[in-house]
Amino acid sequence: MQEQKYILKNISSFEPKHIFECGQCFRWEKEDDGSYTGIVKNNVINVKKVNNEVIFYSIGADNLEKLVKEYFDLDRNYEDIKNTLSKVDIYLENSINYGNGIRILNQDLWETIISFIISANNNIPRIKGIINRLSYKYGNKIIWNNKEYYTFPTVESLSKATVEELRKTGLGFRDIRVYETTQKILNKQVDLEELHKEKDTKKIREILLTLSGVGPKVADCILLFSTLKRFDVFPIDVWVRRVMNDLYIKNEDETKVDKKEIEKIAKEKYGNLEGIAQQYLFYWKRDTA
DNA sequence: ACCCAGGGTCGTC
DNA sequence: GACGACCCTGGG
Repeated sequence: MQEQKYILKNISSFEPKHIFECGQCFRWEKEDDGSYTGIVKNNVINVKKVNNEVIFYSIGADNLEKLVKEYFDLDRNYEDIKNTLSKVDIYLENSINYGNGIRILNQDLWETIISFIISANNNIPRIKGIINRLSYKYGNKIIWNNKEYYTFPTVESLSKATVEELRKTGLGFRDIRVYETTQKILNKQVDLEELHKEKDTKKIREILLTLSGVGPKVADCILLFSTLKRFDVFPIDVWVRRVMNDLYIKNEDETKVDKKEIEKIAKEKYGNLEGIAQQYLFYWKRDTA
């Protein structure tokens, strides 16, 4: 494996901090020099923004330029999206200014499913730890600059882990969910290839909901953050509930706000861009909390 | 030491 | 449709 380098010039809407710390991914770590290093498929990538250039280095199987283009959603015009959404109201405009460099990644569907099953009633540092331990135990090692990295386990590899072994990685009560979902995908009771061919978002959502550990919130995250890439979903977690209540609903007790009410407001205000609107709001609210 | 919350889901009523 | 239980861990 040979190191590759790729430079992206004059790119707008690309801020590593915003992209990697907006809660959509769990496998990127900040380096001392301000760059970020992460594992994407069978590659390790380092990303650094210097002035108007984004510099990528990688080691791994895939062509770096092609990988970057796909993974970072470079074919989409985020300036257009931001212009449209900024006109909705001052709240969204402010949150977009705050997270102006966000891009929604095209992450591997299988990895996204497992990662967000793990995310249930969990916090981001612990989610990252669990995924790292799963990768260490069931993924492949890549050595780069004298450091060890581990790829996310394949379906086949993870399917060999028992529930007890999964529990040891710190999954807690999610062990059985990860186990069952892995088996179901291995047997192709849920066929991920077929899922990509389906056009109707609601239909894909229904299929995802048959997986153990996948409820409405996790299904929406999978639809939004994976290669399925749907923006007509609105994942509602504690932070989104909080920000939507603070901005629009103003209920004394945010935990009592009806999800249906939030969904209605989101659809009315943000339309078919509600998914990405959610991400600007989430990042702003969580980062300034 | 203790308590709380965290990108929710599941089983039960 | 509402309600509590659920592993675990970092931070107050």
